[in-house]
Amino acid sequence: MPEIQTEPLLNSLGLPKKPSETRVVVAMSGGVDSSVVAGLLKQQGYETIGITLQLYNQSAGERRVGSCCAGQDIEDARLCAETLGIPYYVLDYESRFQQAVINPFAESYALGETPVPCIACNQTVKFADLLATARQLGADALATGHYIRSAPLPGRSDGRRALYRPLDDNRDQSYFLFATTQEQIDYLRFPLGGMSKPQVRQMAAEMGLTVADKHDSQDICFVPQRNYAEIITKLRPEAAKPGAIVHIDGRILGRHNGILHYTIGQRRGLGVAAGEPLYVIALNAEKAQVIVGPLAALATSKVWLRDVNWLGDTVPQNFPAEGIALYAKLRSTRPPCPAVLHYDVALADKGQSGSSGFWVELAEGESGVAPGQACALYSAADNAARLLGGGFITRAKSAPAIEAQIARLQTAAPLPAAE
RNA sequence: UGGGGUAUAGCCAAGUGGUAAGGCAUCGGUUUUUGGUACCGACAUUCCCUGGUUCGAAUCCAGGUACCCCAG
Repeated sequence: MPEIQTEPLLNSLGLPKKPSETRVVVAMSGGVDSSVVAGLLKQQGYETIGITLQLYNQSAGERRVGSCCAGQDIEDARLCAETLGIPYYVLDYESRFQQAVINPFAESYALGETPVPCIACNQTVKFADLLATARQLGADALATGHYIRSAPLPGRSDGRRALYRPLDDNRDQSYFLFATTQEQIDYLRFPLGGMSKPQVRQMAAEMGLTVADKHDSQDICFVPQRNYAEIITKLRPEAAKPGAIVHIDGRILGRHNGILHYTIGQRRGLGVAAGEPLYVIALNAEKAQVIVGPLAALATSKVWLRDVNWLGDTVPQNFPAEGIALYAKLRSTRPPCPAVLHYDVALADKGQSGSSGFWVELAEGESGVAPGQACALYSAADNAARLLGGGFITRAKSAPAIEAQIARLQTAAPLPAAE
């Protein structure tokens, strides 16, 4: 357990200033968490500025459960700022959000991958654009309502910080923050990392915030009614091209209305009965094929990564030959599992896009891992774990027999019944 | 149209006189800022049709219909 201590000369944010002389920008989404962050900092005497980025256009009058950063949420945030007595601004980031998050989201589905837009949003809009804006405003830090802990790196007094899983590991959001760079980490603060959700809600109530009982955000914030198919179809019509549902053994079992409706590991919605449950094993964007098979075909214990953000102390070039033992999280709601991270400089950037030279061996294996999803890396399995970065999954290795079957389908001539 | 076989939910299927298993699919719900998984719940007043036997029929009997296989 790393010591998360505050040195006497530093304020609660780890900065060598009195709170009253420290300016902090709070990214306010309109939800409970970020509103409480603003309230906490204000209470502690910081010069607190609330900012909401308007990320997309919510049709008038629409009040969706689980949304953020648009429409009613902005009104909620504004009201909270007013209650707290802090300056508050709304910045229009719609076109930027469209370009940095929504378009790549659709692109990813068109390629047969399954994106994590929340990571893209953190990476670009929140921690790049908003962070720059905070700096321009002369802020000493940018605070958000993420459940993750930030603390000075042990033995360092140069302001370098590290991220750790939160105290409440049921709320752990570190998976969505693996791509946060060292420079961003040093500037960011996450005051909720040591708190539980019930605590936060209670504080919101004590602060008199109207959002104290507001529903947690969930699903993809910019997609109404989980209907992401509509958005993707508009941007990438080819992802909605009908095609065949093919069993890994080669049988054609049915038709589908576009690969955008499927992700690897998915069971429901296939509409084909085969005696045993069938899962999506692979997607072939080129042939618009959804390849299905039994649960066993989903097993994997090795994933390749791209766009790796490595936050560990050993530079990848100096990794030992046997790799680095650590812990990996392949989904946001699972605890980190033992794994070994490998790096081979010879495999990095050989002109093959996406080849970063990193791969992860999973000691316990995983099931249903889709390209485009994230692999976050940690120093330990418990909630004291330091976040060591991570990457986006380009491919998960299946059992050799399954790989061979899939390869056969990819190269096979179009089957007559496919059309 | 000679012989044989089969008809039970969208698909597969158990049930051979005692009041319609199960699986898959589908639908609904739960589920921690992604997708998915998982879990919970619902799902044939009725067994191809008609008539008969019986206290009681998906089960027995008769006739009809449909499909499948074998055959010169």
